[in-house]
Amino acid sequence: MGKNKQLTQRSEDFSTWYNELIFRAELADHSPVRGSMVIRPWGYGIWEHMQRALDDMFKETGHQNVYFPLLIPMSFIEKEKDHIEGFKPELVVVTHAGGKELEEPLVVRPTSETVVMSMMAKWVQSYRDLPMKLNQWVNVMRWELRTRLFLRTSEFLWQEGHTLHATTEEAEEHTKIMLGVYRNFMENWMAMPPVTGLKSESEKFAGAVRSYSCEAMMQDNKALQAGTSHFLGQNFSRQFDVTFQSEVGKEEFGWNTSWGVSTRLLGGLIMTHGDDQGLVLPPKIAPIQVVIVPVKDLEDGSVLGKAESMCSELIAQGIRTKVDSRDFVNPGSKFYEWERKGVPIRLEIGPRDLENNQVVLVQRVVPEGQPKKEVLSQLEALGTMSKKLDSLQGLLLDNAVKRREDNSYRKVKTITELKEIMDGPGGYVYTGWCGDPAVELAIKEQTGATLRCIPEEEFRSTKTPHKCIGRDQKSEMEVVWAKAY
RNA sequence: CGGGGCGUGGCGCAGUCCGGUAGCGCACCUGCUUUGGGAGCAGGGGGUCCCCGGUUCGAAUCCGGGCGCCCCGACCA
Repeated sequence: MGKNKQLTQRSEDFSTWYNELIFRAELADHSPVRGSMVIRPWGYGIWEHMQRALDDMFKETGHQNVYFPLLIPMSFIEKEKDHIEGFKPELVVVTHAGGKELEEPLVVRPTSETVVMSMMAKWVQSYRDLPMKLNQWVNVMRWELRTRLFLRTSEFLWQEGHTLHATTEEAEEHTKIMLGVYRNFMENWMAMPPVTGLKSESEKFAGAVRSYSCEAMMQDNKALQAGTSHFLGQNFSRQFDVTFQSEVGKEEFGWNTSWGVSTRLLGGLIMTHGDDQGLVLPPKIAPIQVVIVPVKDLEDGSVLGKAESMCSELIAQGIRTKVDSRDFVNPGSKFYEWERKGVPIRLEIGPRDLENNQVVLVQRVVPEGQPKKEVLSQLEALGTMSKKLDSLQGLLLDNAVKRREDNSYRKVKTITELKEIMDGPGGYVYTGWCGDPAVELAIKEQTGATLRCIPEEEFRSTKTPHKCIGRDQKSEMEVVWAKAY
């Protein structure tokens, strides 16, 4: 026994590891429909915690939730030229309903800018109605050629924020505020620190003036675009006639933003923290933060009784705790199962512990060189649990930041060097760029790397590169290259 | 959509070359003994062999055509 119970190791085959982990941790499964997935309770539970945290942040930044319909008239999607060009290949279109062919085909939303704008046009008359800040938690469909669980499925869950502002400055600022919200969430809840920045023209959202993104580095050193925030300018408001009367009585077009994160974040979570044992969950988004495993109960049921009373005390402290009281599963099996599912802390309690008023505490991840198991008094376990969860949360973030920086390269000057890194370990490569899209294309063709973003100031190198990596030209900006999901 | 691999109880596979009435491990069910890192013994249940067609006395196996999944690319959150 044993061998086939283990996951494929990350070093052996990262993709296989990723897929196996999803099945073994019971996060998701393939649905009968090609490219779409069923999110199982454990996976959805994590998503719910992520949703809650994000939704709170959206409310704090003045947004209200709404619901727009799944179906959008084809003519709406076609209104904005770049928008339809970008989305056309991925559209799922409804042509029949009620046994008849529809007069106008309906698109299953790939994103909702168009229908939101069409309604905003009705709702907004005056500058006093602005800003209008809306968000919705919905499913969308994009018929992708190659799908991967969580990373790219034909249907996925996300939130899409849509705002309308009176001035370009305000809209642009809001785009950045939401990028910051995403970054904050990724760092402080998911412990997945992204590099943030501006997308190049060729990589921006179809229909946007400017797109900003969060680029998180996975354990295989590839980048995952984990969230985007777009400044749409008046591209959509002009097409949908979203106008308002300004303070001085002039009719003006509104300025829009839109931004979204999806269940792709779960893929990012797996590839940021997962190890060869399985998933690793940051405490803040773990459906269960502490699992208590009773080991060999006594005749009088006192071991289970103690486990349950400790559980109640932890729950009273606001810690999500569960006793695994299944009597038909061996303790060893339970240990492996909860590790596979990524539960941050496990408490083991048996007759021996009962006698000594102690408990065995096992952390899913510990700082290097520290033992995973420690024995401490029940009182101490209860008293320090909250602190331990916090420090584990911090440890995961520290580890991820370190990994990201350890795999970032800042003194690369030629495409040859870039290619060597891409063919070797991979990672983020910071270089100068003249701004010519032809350089982007050449680098993509030669190295497989794409321009992830023009990083925000704090990510830039202390020594600004002064030459473009691709041409004998002055560098106009520092950019980040990486292979991406 | 191109290249490669694969579809056989829930999962992982053998059997396919060379046609003869489907098997192994894990999981599952029952009972007893166990329980501090994936338990042991005994008994038991479960499969239109991806689908459709063809060849044949007979097809998981041979032939034709579909469909699906995975991996690597190009496209994308």
